[in-house]
Amino acid sequence: MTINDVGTAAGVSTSTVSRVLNGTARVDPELVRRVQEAVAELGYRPNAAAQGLARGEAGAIGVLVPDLSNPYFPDVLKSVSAVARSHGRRVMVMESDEDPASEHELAEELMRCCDGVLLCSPRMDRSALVDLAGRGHPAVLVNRIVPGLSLPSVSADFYGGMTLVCGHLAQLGHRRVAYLSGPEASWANTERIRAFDAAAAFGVEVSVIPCGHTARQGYQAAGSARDRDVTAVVAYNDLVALGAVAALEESGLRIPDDMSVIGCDDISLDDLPHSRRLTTVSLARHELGRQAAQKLETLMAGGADAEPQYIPMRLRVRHTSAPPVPLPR
Amino acid sequence: MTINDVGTAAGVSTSTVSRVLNGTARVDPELVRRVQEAVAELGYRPNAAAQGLARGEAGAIGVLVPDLSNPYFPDVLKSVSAVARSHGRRVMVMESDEDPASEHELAEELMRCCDGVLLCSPRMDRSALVDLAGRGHPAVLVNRIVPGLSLPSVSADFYGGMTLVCGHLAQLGHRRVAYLSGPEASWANTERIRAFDAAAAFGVEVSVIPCGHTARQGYQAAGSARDRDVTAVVAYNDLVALGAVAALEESGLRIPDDMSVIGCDDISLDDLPHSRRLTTVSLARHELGRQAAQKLETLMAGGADAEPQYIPMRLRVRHTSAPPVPLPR
DNA sequence: CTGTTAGCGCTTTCAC
DNA sequence: GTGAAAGCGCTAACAG
Repeated sequence: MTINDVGTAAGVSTSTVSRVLNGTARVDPELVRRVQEAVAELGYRPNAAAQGLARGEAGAIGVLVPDLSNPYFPDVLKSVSAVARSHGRRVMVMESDEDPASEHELAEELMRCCDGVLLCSPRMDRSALVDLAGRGHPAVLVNRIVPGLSLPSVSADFYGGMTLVCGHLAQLGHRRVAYLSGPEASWANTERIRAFDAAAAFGVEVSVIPCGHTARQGYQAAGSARDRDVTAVVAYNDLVALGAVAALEESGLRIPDDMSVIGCDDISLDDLPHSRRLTTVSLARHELGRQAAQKLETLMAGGADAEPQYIPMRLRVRHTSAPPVPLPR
Repeated sequence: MTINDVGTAAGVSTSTVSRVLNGTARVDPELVRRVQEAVAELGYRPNAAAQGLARGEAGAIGVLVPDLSNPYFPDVLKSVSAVARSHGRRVMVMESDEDPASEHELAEELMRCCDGVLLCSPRMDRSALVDLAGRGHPAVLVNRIVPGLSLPSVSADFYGGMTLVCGHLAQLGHRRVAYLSGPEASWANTERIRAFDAAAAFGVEVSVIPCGHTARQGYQAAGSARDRDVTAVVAYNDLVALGAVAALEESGLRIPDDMSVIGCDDISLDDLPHSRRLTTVSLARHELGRQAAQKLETLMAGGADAEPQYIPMRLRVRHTSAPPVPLPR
């Protein structure tokens, strides 16, 4: 079932078929009709590989994410898809499972079969990224800024977001805070930590506790946060925060009266009961996805790669932050 | 940068390059070395479209899901990916946003560019499915069984699972139960409802309340469940159940003392605090994914499509179900 | 406006 | 064991 069969059936040349199928040029209405009829009759569908080869482009973009089960990504993916589809491109999603090595490999694979690639929160090290950038294949970094890299990037302003969190805690009167730290390879995590230096200037002391990115890890790490004699816990993300809230409540603390807990990312779980509607910092994830996809399209169209672009984060004060209990003396 | 350039650089023919790259035939070790060197030197990567065209297969399978933000799918996708990769295939994920029309369209698109397709919880109607099946393109249905359809299928045994739930409630002494119903087009939902007929035989009366598939919808629908004067609420899935728990608790009920709430799917949120570790029915999602992918591989290899295959569900009694409060008289 | 023709980059007979 | 050559199905000049 090829374009040729359609041509034969309609009594026209393959080029004519191609023309009516792609709207590449004017075609006699009568022939158009015959072609469409033949297409319908035969149930013809163009072969994607052949089109890709002939056109010199795959008609797809690739998106690589570290972890699909993070509620963060579906939102991003939706707007990425919307942009891509509006440009007639498919979206190919791959997941690296937070593994830098397979991440590099999958990125290469995506580059082989996609016109452009979106690398979300890549965990690979700088040199691996430099390697990929050297391929000269359109790609944009999402949620990671690497100085001196030739890849365009769009990222949430994690530093700014965490600064808002610290300011909020400082104003509430907190002085000792624990940070449940995310994956080591996470740039977003590093950025958050970077903000704590600024916080120190405001008299807020943050101790960093290794944790992870899942609710379970937050649940497990909450204990050592509590041991640090802090009045507030800031989590790498909302999932971790939720896990921490659960653990802390189980250990008899009331949130936020006895302990404030602040998340990050604002994954939409505001169907949760009052007591666990997290104070967090939010980001227009669809905006992040939209801009990233847009930037990628620009890049594929040969546009210049602009400055790293930051999407601002907003503080969402909800129900898990409050002034600290007076310290026992 | 083509295979030709590599050949020239290595002083061999393109066929030789192809052979060493694919291990298709014995090649003189010396030539192998030269080719590999040239490949490395030039940073050559085969063009996926050209390979696909020449080989007559895309080297990828497609997976269509209704909603990526449902924590159900990432688990399935992981094992699907594992199987696919072990067969040297990429995985292309698409999301239909629960829309039957775009679902049909996306499925067609996936068929154009993938060797096989996994249709997860498809919402499209029977005739649309028949249409797709008629394409003769390898595809398997996941979580949907359609009698008389030529498509193989692998599905959770929702009927059996819900029967377990009803039995559990009956044994606890519940007599009036509300079911927060999922998407109308969902076969899984229909199967669950079908189980209620059996439940009636055990004296459990279930009233079905339109709801949806998200936590928010569960939160919103919980009120009308409460109004039905029931002692237990069964939810379409765990997300809905969680939303319902939140709403019910906010309205002053204690779970499970005043009201039992049972979910479905067992999405791993057991990092939640005690009070909301849901009683639910679970399924080895990785098994579902594995078997579906396996079946698809078999199908692509020309294997016969076997019987619809059911994956059993298990009741997980946790902390949101208990005997009913004595009915006021 | 339409048909003829030459590739796109790779695999794979087929001879050597 | 290796190279030459013929496509895979489609698009895009190029003539007419």
